[in-house]
Amino acid sequence: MIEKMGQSSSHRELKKQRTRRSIEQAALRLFEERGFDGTTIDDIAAAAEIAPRTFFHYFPSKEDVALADYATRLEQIVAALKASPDDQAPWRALRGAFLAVGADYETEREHLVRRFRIIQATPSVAARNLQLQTTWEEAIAEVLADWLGRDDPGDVRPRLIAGAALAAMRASLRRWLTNDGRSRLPDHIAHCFDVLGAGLRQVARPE
Amino acid sequence: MIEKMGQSSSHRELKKQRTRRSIEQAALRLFEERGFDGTTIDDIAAAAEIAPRTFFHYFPSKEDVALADYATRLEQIVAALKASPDDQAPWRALRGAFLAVGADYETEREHLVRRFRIIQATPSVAARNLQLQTTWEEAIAEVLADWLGRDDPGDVRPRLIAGAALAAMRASLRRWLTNDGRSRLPDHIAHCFDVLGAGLRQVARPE
DNA sequence: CTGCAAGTTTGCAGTATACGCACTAATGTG
DNA sequence: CACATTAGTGCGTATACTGCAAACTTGCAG
Repeated sequence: MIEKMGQSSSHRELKKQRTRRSIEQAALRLFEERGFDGTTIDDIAAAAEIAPRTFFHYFPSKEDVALADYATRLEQIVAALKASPDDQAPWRALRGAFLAVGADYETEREHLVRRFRIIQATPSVAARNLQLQTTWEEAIAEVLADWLGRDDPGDVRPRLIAGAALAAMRASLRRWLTNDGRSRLPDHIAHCFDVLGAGLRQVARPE
Repeated sequence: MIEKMGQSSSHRELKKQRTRRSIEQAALRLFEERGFDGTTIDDIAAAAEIAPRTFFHYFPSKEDVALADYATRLEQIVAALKASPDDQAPWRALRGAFLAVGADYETEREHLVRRFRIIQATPSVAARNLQLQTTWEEAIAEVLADWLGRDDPGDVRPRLIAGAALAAMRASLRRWLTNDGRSRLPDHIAHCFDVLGAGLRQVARPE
């Protein structure tokens, strides 16, 4: 009985997930009402009807509540990457994977806009956000290293390209969210990836 | 007498600078000895011979001591950018500015390697580091917006390109520092900028 | 060289995050 | 039903950081 990690009896697990959601929703609501810094763990605990101590069984920090569900996104990207055809060019594969995520994002525009506001308004959350993106970069760079060959461990390209892809995603997201998600996110993503794909040398100042 | 910010009487100012250095050096030494988390503000204050409260007159957080002098670097880059010839392509100008910074970095390899170790080992410092890089990105994007035209406020290119440049810098720095700075940093930077300049479409898997 | 104004350092009290630990309660299992 | 596991709780504590006011230092004008 060493196995069975994650969900023990599916009933317990369900309750846990419900509590988790409850904390998350209570927290987000309070963050919007009083701001991130104006909300204490105690406030969240009270609103979610749990003991303050319990909060930390679900989230390692207050910042992480505002940024929940990032890990799953990562899995989505990496999965999409690994599923891409073997003969596809790396940048093309990345473009496809991020486009898929972008399409997915549009389905929960509402949620993302709210979170974006919190990130914008609170440096500590922004910092944690970037830190999580580093995790993505790491994972993507791993996949790229597989593709580009691991003979040279000093090859900068995996990290460079992963970093560029995330920069494209960030720029697209920002563009999308600054007008509350009224434009088409996948269009932005495609555009950003294409600019980087064609080469930054080509970007010129207007005459 | 509204002016004269920065240095009041040059003697006061000198003392302040000395205290600042003292704190910085004491802190870095302790961070290496006991690790970042294993060092308290009280420890640093004791080692620097100041009161704990005084620490916060010099640095807003413990993380910032480990990352001192980042603001000045930023000014160096932005200055180099603005000094670049008007007819130079944006990416070329960025390449030049970052190469200059890279050359500068090599002169204090020692210092940077130590700091890099702390960043690597301590998530909170890594987070703050990224946050500061966002400041750079912002400033660089501003300059790019000037160059590319401000007619379309929704133009993603300034942020995209600034983000790409910083990704190039990060990848180069990482490559350089993971072997303790024994390779040539400017070479890495030039290479990364050239890859992005030529276009990521061109990067192919080995057959 | 004296006294005043401005700036710097300090101590103290307070708030909030986060963790370790032990204890209780719930719950699924044999 | 007894038992093992694990969620949830309460308590104590370490630490970062802030506000405030008192003490001290320094530069300067008279």
